[in-house]
Parts: sequence; C-alpha cells; structure tokens
Amino acid sequence: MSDNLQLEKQLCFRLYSANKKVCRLYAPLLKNLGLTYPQYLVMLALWQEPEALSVKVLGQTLDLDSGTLSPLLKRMEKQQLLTRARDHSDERVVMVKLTSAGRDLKQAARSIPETMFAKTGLSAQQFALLITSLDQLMLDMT
Amino acid sequence: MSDNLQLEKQLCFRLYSANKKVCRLYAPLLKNLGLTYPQYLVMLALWQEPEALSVKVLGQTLDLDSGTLSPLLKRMEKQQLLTRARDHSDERVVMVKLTSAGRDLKQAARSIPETMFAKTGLSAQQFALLITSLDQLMLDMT
DNA sequence: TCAAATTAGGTTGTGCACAATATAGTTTAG
DNA sequence: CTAAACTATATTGTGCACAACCTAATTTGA
Repeated sequence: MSDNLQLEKQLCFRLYSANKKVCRLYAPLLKNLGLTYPQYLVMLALWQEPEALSVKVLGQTLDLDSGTLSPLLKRMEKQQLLTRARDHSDERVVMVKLTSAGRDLKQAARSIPETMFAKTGLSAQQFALLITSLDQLMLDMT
Repeated sequence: MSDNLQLEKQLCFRLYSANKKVCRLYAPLLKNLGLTYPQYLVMLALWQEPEALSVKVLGQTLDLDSGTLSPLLKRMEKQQLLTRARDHSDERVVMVKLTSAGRDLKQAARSIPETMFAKTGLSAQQFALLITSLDQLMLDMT
C-alpha cells in the first residue's frame, strides 16, 4: 500500500479524462455549427465583445499562445466567421472581428449550454460545487 | 443579462483551462524523466501492473483509441521504456511490457504526486472534494 | 465447414497545444 | 537621434486526440 503513483489517485488523470469526455459530448453539437471545440471557445470570447479583439487579448482570455491561435484564426477566417486585420495605429497588432455570419451563429448556438448541462447529469448544486472547486484550483495553483 | 453563452459561465472552459494549467505544471517535472504528460499516464498504468497489458486494455484504462496509442507507444518503445509484442495465442493482440529501465523510472517519479499536490495549493479536504465532484461528473455524464 | 461478422491494431489526415525561434514594428535610454 | 530593448504576431517542429478507414486474425452461425 501507500503507492502514490496509482492512476486512480491522480487528480491530473480525472481532469484529463473529464475534459476529454466533455469535449466528445460537445463535438456532435458543434459539428452542426461547423465548429471544433477550441473554435467554439474563440466564438464565445468574440460573441461577448461588442467590437474587435486583438490576438493578444484573445490569447490572454483563452490562455493560448500565438502558435496555437494564428493557424486556428486563419482557419476560422477561411470559414468566413471572422476577419483579421492589422491595427493602423500599431502595425504589430492584429484585430480579430466577427463577420455578420459569425455573429449570426450565436443564435444557432443558443441552446448548447442548456443541452450540455442536461448531459452532465449534475444537479444545479453539484454543478455549482464543481465550478467553485475548479475556480479555487485555478486561483491557488502556482 | 441571461446570456448563457458567456465564457465565464461555462464548465467546459474551466475543465479545459484547469487541465491545461495542470499539464503545464507537470511538464518540467516530467521533462526530467524524459516523459510527456500522456506518456506519464501510460507509465502510471503500466507501473501498477505486475505483468504486461494489451493495447486494448491500456486504451480502455486511459480512454484512448489506437490512433493515439499506436504512435505514442512506438515513441516510448524507441526510448526503451517498453516493448511491444504480438500475443502468440491471439496474433491480433499486442502486449505492452515495461523494460527494466521503464520499471526503474518509477523510483525517479515517486515524489511527483506529492510535489504536484503541493503546487495545487489545495487543502486535503478541497482536494478530496474536487476529486469527488469530478468522479460524480464522470459517472453521470451521458 | 466456411462465409459473414467481429475484434485488435494500424494508418492517414486534420486540428489543436506549445516550445523555440524569427521578424517587423514600437518604445526608450543615453 | 538612434541603438538597444521590448512587443505582437507568425513560423516550424513535435506530440497528442480523434475520425475515418484498412488489414489481418479470430469467432460464429447456418
């Protein structure tokens, strides 16, 4: 006994597994919208902004670096969901802005959070507790 | 108000972010062992087995398909951490077995769980609560 | 008994995630 | 004023994750 290296004891494995499982539950819903899971997160960030966001701010919001975001945003631009344009007042900055098609997609996505909550099978209390625990982890983790 | 599509409200984003943050905390520790995070999970699964595991059982344990495991195990075989060999009694089956170097690595990894627990900044109670919440989610999620 | 179904694993292609590096634009210090 | 430092983004390379498909081995059922 007292073997700490057991798979079943690991928090990391639970987070890893739960995240994958949730992603797989989202996949069919998002496929209807033509989005992948990370693309959906980008859309969430953009839908709640009245105007454009810089790649830098988007990266801070989603905790992603340019090595991930640059190709991801290019694919989304090709799908006509958003536009990318250098800021004239500072040519280093690229501003990302939803197209009207990108904004319109929000209506089609409206039911997703409720559908996904139902799929979790959690009560509102359990859901809130898990959110709180994860927020605590994000705050305390060095 | 009542916009359910807010990034901050999403459980999915918290799981996604927390998992990434935990992976990044593991990375420098695992780099000392020459392992990536998924490779560490494979090692955890193998360390707790007295004998070899089939690719199928390993995939069920880690919830990974052959498209992920096959190349991953090949890389680990190249690093001399494990061997892969067809089962003579059923040639469809590939058995994965630690080398002595692979077994020996367990000693070097012994301190990782405790180090990582400290890095989470959680109390034992908070840690247990989060584990319980995640287990609940994994059980109930359809 | 042998054709159909099933099973185990591999391959290919796409899309993240991230480290390391590169580059162009901007700011700042001397 | 300009060289050095800094900033924002892009590129390259490696390693997952998974869908779709493929092959070979085994099991099964009429």
